[in-house]
Amino acid sequence: MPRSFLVKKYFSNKKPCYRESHLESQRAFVPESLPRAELPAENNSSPLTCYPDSQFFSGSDALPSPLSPITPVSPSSSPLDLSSSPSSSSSEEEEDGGRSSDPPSPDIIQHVYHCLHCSNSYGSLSALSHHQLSHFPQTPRASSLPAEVSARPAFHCKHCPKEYTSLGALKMHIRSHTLPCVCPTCGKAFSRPWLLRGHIRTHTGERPFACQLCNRAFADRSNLRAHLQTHSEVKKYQCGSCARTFSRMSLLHKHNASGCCPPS
DNA sequence: CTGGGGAAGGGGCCC
DNA sequence: AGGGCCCCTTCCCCA
Repeated sequence: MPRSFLVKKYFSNKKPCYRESHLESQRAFVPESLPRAELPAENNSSPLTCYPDSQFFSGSDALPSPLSPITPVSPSSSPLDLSSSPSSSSSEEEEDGGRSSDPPSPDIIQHVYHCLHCSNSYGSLSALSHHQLSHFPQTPRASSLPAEVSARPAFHCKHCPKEYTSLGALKMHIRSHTLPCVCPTCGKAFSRPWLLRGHIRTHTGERPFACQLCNRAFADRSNLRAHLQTHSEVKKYQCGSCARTFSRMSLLHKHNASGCCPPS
């Protein structure tokens, strides 16, 4: 992901799959009294159920509200598979810090200094510096250490191995773990209000983004943008070898993967 | 198999 | 600093 230069990725973070087929267990919790396809008009005016504070996660034993029937599940069945996170097994930690405007608790925001030569981490720069001398026994003076050894502060996510160079970026990321925005219709939870807003359109059928060329409408602006490419003779994404153009990068990737552009 | 649509995640920017 | 929006990207499903 080219734009995610702020995050240091240590592992292949395949996106969590929220497709319907993966939500069967969650769907089982949806009350029959809650229609999924429609929302009452009065609810449409303010359909968001985003809980930036601890309203529904106020305590370590707090359970999701009746409107948020998604209960914390085992890592293997969670939409956000946190099985790679050592802390994901403790359910009480799922409800703590990370709500949007809450100041992050110290146990969530860890200011950690990493050694670039081993996996050790330290809570202070001085401790790290002291440790790093062990990698260079012949050059104990800090000023003689290689330039890359200079430590940069890292904001660590408690729930996964990601680390960020800014606290704001980390806070934003943590929301993807805490999922404070809950759909009042189906209970599905999202990291940000506008994601929930887009999801609610799947219930209401609202499609505010219309194509001026074919009157087709979309619930998502990006999807409209991708659709507009289909009207274009020359599409945005071009194969470097055969000059074919594609409306989506994913189609170009598929095209390349199918062997049009074999590596020379 | 390919193209297109639907849904969603996430970082950056602006206010 | 935080929220909202923009934009890009990805994955899945279906025709």
